[in-house]
Amino acid sequence: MAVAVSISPAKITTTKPIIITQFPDNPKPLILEQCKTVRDLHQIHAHLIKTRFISSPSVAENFLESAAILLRHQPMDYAISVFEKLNEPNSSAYNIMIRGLTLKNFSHEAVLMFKKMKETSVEPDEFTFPCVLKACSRLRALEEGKQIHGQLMKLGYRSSGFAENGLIKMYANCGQAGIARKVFDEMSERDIFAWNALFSGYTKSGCWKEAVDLFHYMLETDTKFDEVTLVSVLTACGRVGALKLGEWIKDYIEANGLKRNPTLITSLVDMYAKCGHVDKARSLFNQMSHKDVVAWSAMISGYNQSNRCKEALSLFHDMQKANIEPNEVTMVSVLSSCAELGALAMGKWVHFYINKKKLPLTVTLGTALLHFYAKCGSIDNSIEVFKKMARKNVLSWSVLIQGLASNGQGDTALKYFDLMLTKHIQPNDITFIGVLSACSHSGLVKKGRELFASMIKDFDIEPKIEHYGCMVDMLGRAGLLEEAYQFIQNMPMNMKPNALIWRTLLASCKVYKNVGIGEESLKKIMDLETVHSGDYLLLSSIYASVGRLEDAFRVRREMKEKGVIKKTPGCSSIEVNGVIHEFFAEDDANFESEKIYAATEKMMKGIKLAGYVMNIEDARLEAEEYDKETSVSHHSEKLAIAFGLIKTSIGTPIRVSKNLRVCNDCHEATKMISKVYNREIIVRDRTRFHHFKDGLCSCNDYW
DNA sequence: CTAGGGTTAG
Repeated sequence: MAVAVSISPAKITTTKPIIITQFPDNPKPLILEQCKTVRDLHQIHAHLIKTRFISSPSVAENFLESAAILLRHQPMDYAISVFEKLNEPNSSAYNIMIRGLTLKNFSHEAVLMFKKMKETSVEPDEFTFPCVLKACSRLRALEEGKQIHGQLMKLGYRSSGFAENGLIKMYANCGQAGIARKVFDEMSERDIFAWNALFSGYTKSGCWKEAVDLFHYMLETDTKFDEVTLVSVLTACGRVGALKLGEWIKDYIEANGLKRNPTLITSLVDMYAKCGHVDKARSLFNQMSHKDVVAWSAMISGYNQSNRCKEALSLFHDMQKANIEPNEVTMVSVLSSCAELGALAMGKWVHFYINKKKLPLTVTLGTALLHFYAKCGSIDNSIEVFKKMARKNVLSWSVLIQGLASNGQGDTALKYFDLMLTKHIQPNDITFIGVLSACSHSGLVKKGRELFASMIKDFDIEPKIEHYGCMVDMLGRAGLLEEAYQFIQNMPMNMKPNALIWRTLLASCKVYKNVGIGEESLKKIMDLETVHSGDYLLLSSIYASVGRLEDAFRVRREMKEKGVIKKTPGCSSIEVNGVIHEFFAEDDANFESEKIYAATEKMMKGIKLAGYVMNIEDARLEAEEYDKETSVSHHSEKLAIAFGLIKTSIGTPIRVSKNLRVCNDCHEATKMISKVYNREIIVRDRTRFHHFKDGLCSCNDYW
């Protein structure tokens, strides 16, 4: 059929008039070529109506396809109106609509279209299923997906494999890796897409080990894989620490010339970083010629997860110099590093940037932000962020509760816990770490015991070793050492107390000068693992505090003779003008060390004049030993505070973060410094915050 | 006429 067509140029406002001289049987290529706008489509439509070609099903269908799919960036309104005018649309027409709706992200409407198809008794064909399954996959509509699976089985379109691949993807996206695997296993032939769909399911459901195993199986059976497979497998390798397989893949990539695929190299960077080889990751990252936001984010996250937070922030600065815009994922790692370092100014800038760039405040980003504020002692800002978050999950609540607990607001923490329950958010084991430490830091022993019991009884949460640790900490801090000891003895058979539990008790013994339980705790630590120098030092201080200096020295001698592992060196950091400065006890690596020691001496003299007396026991031990490690006046937080005093203007609060628990002497000294120098001093130690002001501390000397 | 990938909080 050939028809001459001419369209009056007067009606056309687009730059190029459409001249159709011959109307072909299949107008699709023509429409594809000429139709750039809805307006063009209108003209064709008018023509088809005028010539009554629209009544031919094949022409109508082709036209519908043009409206639904070819004009990719137009909304579906027009296609819908065309579709609705069809009398008795067949499955192909429905397929076009479902495909178009899915393509343009109207997944919900696509599923509704499929339902309508069923209601009007139009039988779906083999082309229907992949499209509607894709829509279900996007929506994570597991129920609908299962129904479609049922129909598919009944109709038996199983030959092509397209539908099964769709099913695997759908189940994968709905977090049902197990069902996805079943579909996969039942397929008679599996192409690379089926394999990759299953891998992606494992990735989305966090089934890392399964992914690694599946890839081993692929290798054993000599099954072909591609670069997409390798990306998934490398991600899994990182999560389970499968370095050997990861390196095998790296060699494969090099041997097969795949190094130019940036996504693949990014996965490699991620794999090395997560397996603890950050420097290897960095050298691969450096070799990448095109680094996108994901590559940068992966590397920053690598530093962050390896506890190399200063390098994470420094790389973030490089990223900005390279003019790569960070996204919300980048910011999660950056905030996490800021939190770890106590980099308040830097994190505040990130918060500002998030607002300015209108980055979506996802649950993850919101939680990272409130965690950051809580870790910097700005708990009011945490609460503010929490309230602004449109969506929160159990972790957001738990982080807030933990934050309130460590900032000494145990009562508020428990209030949020109650609020959480009224909102029917199911608490988990992490929530209870927060709740129990709230009780611990605020001395709410009775409440803590109740909650621990309730955790098992009412919430059916199996306490982990960490929860037992919280209880020991709580009882120990409250001076109930005997009860804490009994509590450990009565731990269930399958929950053997670890060294950390006994260290917690040992630390409490130092506070309450309990020699007997202290000695017992050290023995238990020795039975379990290599003793750290810190353990010996604690027992030595306990002896000294009750006047048993001979024993105190004996323990120290033993420590030296045995050549024990050194404890984690004390490290304190302070942010001045956006730069993080780190101090170690007796640190002379710092380029300004002389000035800092002078400032520290001056500061210590200043508080001595005001009546501060150095902790006698510790000072005596020190005087007789000249033990550098324990030199009380050069504890890292004193150096950091002295640095803060000389580097910031009068009246500015000083914020210091340290990696260990603050010692008695530093605590007393800092109280005095806050009074004498009229400064607010906020010290974050390993477990909580101390807000010092006017000679007092927010922890009420209870920590 | 149908189908595929990476980075994320305690």
